[in-house]
Amino acid sequence: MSEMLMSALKYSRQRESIKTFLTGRTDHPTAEVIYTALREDQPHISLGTVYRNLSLLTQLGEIRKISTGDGPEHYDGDMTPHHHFICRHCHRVMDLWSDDADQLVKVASRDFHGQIEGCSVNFYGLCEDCLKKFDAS
Amino acid sequence: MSEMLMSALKYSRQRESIKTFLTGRTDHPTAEVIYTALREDQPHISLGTVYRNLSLLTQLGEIRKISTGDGPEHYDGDMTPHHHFICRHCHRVMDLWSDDADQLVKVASRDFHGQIEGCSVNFYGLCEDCLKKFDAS
DNA sequence: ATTTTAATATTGATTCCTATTATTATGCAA
DNA sequence: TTGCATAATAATAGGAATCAATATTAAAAT
Repeated sequence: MSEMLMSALKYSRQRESIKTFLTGRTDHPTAEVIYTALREDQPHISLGTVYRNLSLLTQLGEIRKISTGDGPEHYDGDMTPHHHFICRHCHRVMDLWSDDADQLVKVASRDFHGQIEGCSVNFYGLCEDCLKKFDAS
Repeated sequence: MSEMLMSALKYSRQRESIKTFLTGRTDHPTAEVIYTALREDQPHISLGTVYRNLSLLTQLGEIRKISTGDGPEHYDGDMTPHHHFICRHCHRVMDLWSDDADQLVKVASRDFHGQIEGCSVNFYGLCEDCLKKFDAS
């Protein structure tokens, strides 16, 4: 998104509440989940508005989109560099803090003749809870 | 996919040709691209068949799905551990060979109480070609 | 006045449904 | 064994349905 578009962006209560909702949680809700939750306080908010503002916030770099590769997109209000773990059983998305995010980009940039601006790292497997369930059965 | 299901899997010419097509290229085509290409030799192959077999092959671990986070899924027939770079301008998906794939999982597993089975690393930015175009203008 | 909203319509990717076809397994005869 | 007919079952084709996401547009808000 260009500077022009950014500065042309007016305040909106809906966008504000989407941002606040996201930064107030550590899970990584989908557009649908956000929509359902916000509707409790703002019964007239529309799903289209949620989608549009999630895109806007992502473009502005205020939130991150997480593609799990299976099902709808998830969103994360925490912009601190970190990775994600996606459970193949319960499909939860969890934070995974490793201090190698910068290092990754640096190493990759060494033998790549383009401009790397960011990276996303997703780990796949079974989360602690699901692992226990599998062990029990 | 379990052994039982695997052994129940009958041969199909369509699945064979999808696999062959994918391993024979170094780009990372979408389902639509694969469908269009295969139809030249097999005019009756259906898009549904392509999708179903791409899912099957992915589950069997014979190919990889690449979620770019923008637009349709891409597929990769090369199972050697490597990363991907996605150009935000031309949307091409390119291989990026770094020898840290195993290391990544090991480091992440240290402070995660679940079972990490794999990871996918996507880099974002401008590819060499697009960078040149931007510099020129 | 211009942007934002809300509601609707539309798009695009993927999955589902089902009658038909292809592949594999079985039985029997040569 | 081999060959062939037939049965059993899985896979396909084609279209319809679904789901996420975007575009449109008239009305509301700033």
